[in-house]
Amino acid sequence: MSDRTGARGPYARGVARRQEIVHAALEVFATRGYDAVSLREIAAQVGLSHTGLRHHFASKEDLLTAVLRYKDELTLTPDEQVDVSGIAWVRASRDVVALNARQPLLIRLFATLSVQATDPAHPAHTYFVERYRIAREIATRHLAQARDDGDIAADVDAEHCAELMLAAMDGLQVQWLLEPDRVDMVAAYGQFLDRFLAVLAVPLPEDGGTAQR
Amino acid sequence: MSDRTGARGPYARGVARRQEIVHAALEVFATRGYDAVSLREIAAQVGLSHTGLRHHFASKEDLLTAVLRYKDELTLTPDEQVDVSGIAWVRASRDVVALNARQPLLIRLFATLSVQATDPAHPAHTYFVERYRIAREIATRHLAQARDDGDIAADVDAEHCAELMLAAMDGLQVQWLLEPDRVDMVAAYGQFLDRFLAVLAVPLPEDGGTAQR
DNA sequence: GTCTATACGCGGATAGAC
DNA sequence: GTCTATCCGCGTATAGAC
Repeated sequence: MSDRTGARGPYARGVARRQEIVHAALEVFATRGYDAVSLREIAAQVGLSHTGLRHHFASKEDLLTAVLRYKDELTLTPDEQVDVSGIAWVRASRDVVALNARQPLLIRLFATLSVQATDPAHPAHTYFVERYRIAREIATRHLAQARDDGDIAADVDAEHCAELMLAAMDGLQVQWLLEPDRVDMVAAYGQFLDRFLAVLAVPLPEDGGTAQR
Repeated sequence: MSDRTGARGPYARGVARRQEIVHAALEVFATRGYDAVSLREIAAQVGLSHTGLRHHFASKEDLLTAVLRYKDELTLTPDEQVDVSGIAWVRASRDVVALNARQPLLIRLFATLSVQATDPAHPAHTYFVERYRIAREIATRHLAQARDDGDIAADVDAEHCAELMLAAMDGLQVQWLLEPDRVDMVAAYGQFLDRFLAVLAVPLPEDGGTAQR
């Protein structure tokens, strides 16, 4: 088999082109937004025709998916292999929210596509299904560890709590993006962690959660 | 001033046309999705030219906004002026989630637009800002009442909790839409209510939520 | 106010050059 | 495999009929 990824392989030009396109697209998508940029413009910027670009990326969504994947690598590779785990990891998620609060355009890009990719026919569907699945697994693992460490209640459903953590992040993002000055995403998520984890620290009442007086 | 809304007013035809268009659009948007339907098709269905339709609705998003507004009226008018309030209202929100779980296409429609409308230049921006503002106010009011009734802790930030309730709903919707068979939206939200309200029932620990052992 | 014809750039699909 | 020319329906903008 020939070397598809090597710099001097037979398909080296194509690989380089793809990289070039993804770079240009990331730059312009993050700066001006997905809808505001046309494929023809990106193509011209890298010295290609509209159809030439679409040889490498079958659709605009396909290109966007590649851009997001690339962005994922950029953000996850450097560190993120942090040494925190269990309850410490859960608490550290607050920092992720705080970081997101500084990149509204990119966050909107992810949020927009994640909802649209909900359609099974969407080009990025598989990507986002996998992305959330992995995120849930990681969160579930740390929550389970926190439970085993005795940091939260023993009867906690780690999977449901993992879903809720991601849901709180995503949902707060929408409200924050709509009214950045009015909705304090970081504070609300912090309250979620504090209160939610506090209740996690004690077993549920026998009646299943009815408020006490 | 002339009667703009009456059935026999001078602009009655336009009002009737708008209604007709909204009806047709709601039907076809909810059935086949927003992107899959063209304005030309809707126009033809109500006996109008493409441009004729755009006289009544300046853009496709504009029409969608009208459709969603109409859908809001349909769902909110019948009852929903339920007699529950305070903690009972909060618990009843679980039924709303359960209801949503039966209308995936419409939920995706709302979810998609709510994220896109995050852009201040989006035609539906004002609509969604107002929609979430009202939803937060209602939730905040009931949470505050629950607090005053002694059903939840006295130091609860009702506004932040209101944001979290809406966020949990929205965020869970995305994960559920991505993998309906794998993510149990209703169960996860139920757990959110149970655990979150349980912790709300007791004051926060002095250290601000650090897990107890 | 109600409505139409025409033109623009867009994302996408097809056929084919090299 | 890499890339282009051409055509399609789309949402949108403008000029104008009635």
